[in-house]
Amino acid sequence: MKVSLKVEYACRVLAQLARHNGSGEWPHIEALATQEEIPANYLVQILNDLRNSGLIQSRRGKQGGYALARENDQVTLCDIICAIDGGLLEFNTEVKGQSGARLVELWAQVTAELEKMTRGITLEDMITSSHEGMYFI
Amino acid sequence: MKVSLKVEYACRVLAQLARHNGSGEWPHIEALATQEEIPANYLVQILNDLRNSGLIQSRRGKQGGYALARENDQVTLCDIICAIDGGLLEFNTEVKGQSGARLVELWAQVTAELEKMTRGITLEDMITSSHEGMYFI
DNA sequence: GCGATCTTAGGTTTACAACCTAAGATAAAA
DNA sequence: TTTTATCTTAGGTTGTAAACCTAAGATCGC
Repeated sequence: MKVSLKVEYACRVLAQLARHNGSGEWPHIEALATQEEIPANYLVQILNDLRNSGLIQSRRGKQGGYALARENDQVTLCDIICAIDGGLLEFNTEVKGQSGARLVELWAQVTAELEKMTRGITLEDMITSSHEGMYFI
Repeated sequence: MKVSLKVEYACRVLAQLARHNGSGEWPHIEALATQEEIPANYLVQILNDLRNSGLIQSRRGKQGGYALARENDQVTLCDIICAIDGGLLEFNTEVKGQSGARLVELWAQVTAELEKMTRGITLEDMITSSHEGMYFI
């Protein structure tokens, strides 16, 4: 049960775009790859997935680049994982063995609870220091 | 973010052992493999992991077999995943890029919430029909 | 038209999931 | 004590997918 590096990269690059959100700047791949230390050739694929899922917009040609398609707090961890993996949780759906049927139900239940949880984490949380909201520095 | 077939098999075979729990029977591999439709050669490895993690006991020789080491409601989904995968959630822990540090914190938070959730699901839930606890059949 | 960007379609490499094989260790039963 | 049924352990295999790279094309501002 692991979070792929691809999802990690997607979160990082989206956090970076969230920082530029509203500024009118459209960072290009090389800049994003450098700032978040992501292999540029791999980042291409990731940004493509994110665009196809409607999380980001892109502009070609000179002055081209990428920008978020929504407000920072409207992009959730659930959205990101689904954009990259095609779904939140992958599990066996074949009903096999005496316990197979019950397990498929339980996986669905786990997925539902996981969705609730990951919908509570947004890009805003990813660009906010963990000390924010506390009473000391 | 997927649940491996190995974890699915582990849950099924443990559910099977939970059904025999307290009966004094020690089902052997072939029986377990047949009842839960798991490749016997693969099941060997899984049962080994479960024994090394203290979730089950084994007996060699004639009349040998496997049995749960705890009560049904004392074996949680969290226990099972940890026994098989070595941990609940695997994620990148390298702090890289401008957003790396914050993400590592968030993954830890997700893990904690996931642990809380999976500790609420036990073998008892895996051998109980989904209609139990309802007021109709 | 030129050059900077995104777009798309491939290829590579390494690791791991999901198995199988086979020789040993143990313990009950004959 | 020999046999036989089980678990134990250490390896091997095979296919797929993650994590990259390469390179030719499509846009668009200048």
